[in-house]
Amino acid sequence: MSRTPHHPTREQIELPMVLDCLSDPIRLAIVYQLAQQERVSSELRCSDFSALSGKSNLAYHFAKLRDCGLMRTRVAGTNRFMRLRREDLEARFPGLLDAVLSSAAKDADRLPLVSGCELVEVDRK
Amino acid sequence: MSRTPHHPTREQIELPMVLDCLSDPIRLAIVYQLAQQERVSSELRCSDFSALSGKSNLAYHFAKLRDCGLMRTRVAGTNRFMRLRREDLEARFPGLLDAVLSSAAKDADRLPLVSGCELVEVDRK
DNA sequence: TTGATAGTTCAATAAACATTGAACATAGGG
DNA sequence: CCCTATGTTCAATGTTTATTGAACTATCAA
Repeated sequence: MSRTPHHPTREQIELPMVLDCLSDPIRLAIVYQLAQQERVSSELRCSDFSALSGKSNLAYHFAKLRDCGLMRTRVAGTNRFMRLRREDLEARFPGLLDAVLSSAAKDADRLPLVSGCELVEVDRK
Repeated sequence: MSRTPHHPTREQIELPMVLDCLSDPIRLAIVYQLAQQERVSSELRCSDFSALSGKSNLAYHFAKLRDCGLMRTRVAGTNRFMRLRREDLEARFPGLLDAVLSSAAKDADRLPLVSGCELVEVDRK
């Protein structure tokens, strides 16, 4: 297992890949909840999303989110903390992420969201 | 052949379908060029994009663009004129289309665009 | 060192997708 | 009325995708 997973540079972020990544309801829900949580902690663990799907399927989606440049994964012990690459996305495609997020917010009832009380991240390392 | 192809209502437009539609480089290029052309004519024929792919493949992509609510097709004789559903998209997902379009503009060199002089739409019916 | 926890990787599978060419439908011009 | 131009539909093909479970790796804590 590589110590730090691969992330594209800012310039390597491609628009079609980003849109494709966001077009999957599970991944869109992950990105949306990550954004929702930003005012609290800005990072969530993989396991915080375990209500959405199985571990291996989530790992697959997380890899796609990393590969397209939407999220960054920080390894801390046996946990991996995910955060949105807001600055990079804003620099690359100004306004895009916010437009997608507010669109997702309008249709939040159509997203497979983890219920709020399941997201109780407090302790960080 | 049905006289008028199927189009979703404004409320039926779904975010994941729209993003998925825009994630294909050919479809993104079609939408982008349609937007570019808006100040001139707002409509383009299918055959205006023949440089992008074969007829049947374009018909496939046009159908997806219609099905997800991004474009409307108007039948006029043997031609079909396509136009962006700007108002519907703006009402449904405010700011999204413009954010995608300006992102596409930043990366226009990475899109499979039809060269400008091939888009010489003048006569309309 | 043993066991539990957190994630990744791999192989297998079914569904969806993009692309092609051939056949078809429709309208307009000689 | 034929011929052509414009698009659609269908079947076939190969590719990519999402999902699953099992096996694996790494870290932490007792």
